Amino acid sequence: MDYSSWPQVVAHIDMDAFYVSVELQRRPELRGLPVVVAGTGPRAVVTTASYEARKFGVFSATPAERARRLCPQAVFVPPDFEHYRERSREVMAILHDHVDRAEVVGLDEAYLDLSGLERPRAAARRVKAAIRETTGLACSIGLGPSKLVAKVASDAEKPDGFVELTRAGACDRFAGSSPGLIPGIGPKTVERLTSHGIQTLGELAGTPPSALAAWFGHRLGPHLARVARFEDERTVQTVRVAKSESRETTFDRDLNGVAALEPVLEALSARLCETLVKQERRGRTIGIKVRLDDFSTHTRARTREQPTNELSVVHETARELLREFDPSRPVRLLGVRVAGLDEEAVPRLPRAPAAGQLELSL
DNA sequence: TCTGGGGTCCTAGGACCC
DNA sequence: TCTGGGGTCCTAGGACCC
Repeated sequence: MDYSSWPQVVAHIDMDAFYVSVELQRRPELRGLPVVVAGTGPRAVVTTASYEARKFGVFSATPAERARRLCPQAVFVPPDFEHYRERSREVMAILHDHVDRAEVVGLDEAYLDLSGLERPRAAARRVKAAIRETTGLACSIGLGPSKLVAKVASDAEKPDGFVELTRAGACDRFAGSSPGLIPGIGPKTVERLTSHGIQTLGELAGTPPSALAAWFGHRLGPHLARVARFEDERTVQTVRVAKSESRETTFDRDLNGVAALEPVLEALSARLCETLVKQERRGRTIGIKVRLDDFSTHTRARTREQPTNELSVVHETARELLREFDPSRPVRLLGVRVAGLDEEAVPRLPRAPAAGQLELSL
């Protein structure tokens, strides 16, 4: 492969059925069986299903109740996110050992910037082998000239895949696939595309951008035209700063009335502020989220003069918003959010001005 | 078969200021 | 007094991702 024509060389690492694979290491006797990581409540959904369970139609976000019916012989394991976070840190540490520039996306994914390396494919192969040797976990890797190509390539031959594609190679390979293959094109957009007679990425790529702009607007239209050709200029971002933090809960049974919700609101506020205080982060906008029994979701927010992470302020504001909203129907979910978090997550180190710069900075 | 929890980004409308 | 446009901030909803 001649990488000199690539604007950048990006690898996308995607851990295979991460939560299930981690659980199988703790319970090796379950290997080869359909295993489902899912909560236990009546409204729980599947977090991850093993490949054996997926054969029965059980996937992420399948309601657990339905998963039980589809695959009664499956072993159901409750999620242990603390443990998954710990194992994720091991994986990400390996990535950082191998490359300078990595962008971690969630617990089980990352992009690597391999631009400028002599042999990027060999480097990606080494990362895959190191993850396997050190953690015993399998991943799939995609290699391409952009994040988009790398991401789609990593998905193409899961599990344990390794796929390298050029931009044109990706266009060819996925021309007959659904546009839903592209991250960012979800069910709603797929449906809208179908209504215009577009069922494949090849058809999307062949649609005049003017038509797409007319149907989807001046931003989504051109975006669709670009991604259909696997054009993507985004670069690997090594630091991501969180802009909001929230806590929410879905009730096993709907709650009626503000009085029943207020204790929950206080508990959620307390959990949220505990984290914010620990991390010394503060936000100006406090919001609530209310999902009613008809699954309609409503948000209310209030922005304050000063950023805060104080429980009394967050809780009082959230309570005001809830009382003003005064849900008229049974409530299935309640959430609290603090947004507009200050940029600096870590306390700034006092930095001495370089010699001779003191006067200039005035 | 009624659909988790934690996020991001986009859109659209209104307030307000210049 | 009326009109217009642009920019920013805020709110609410929605699509989407892991």
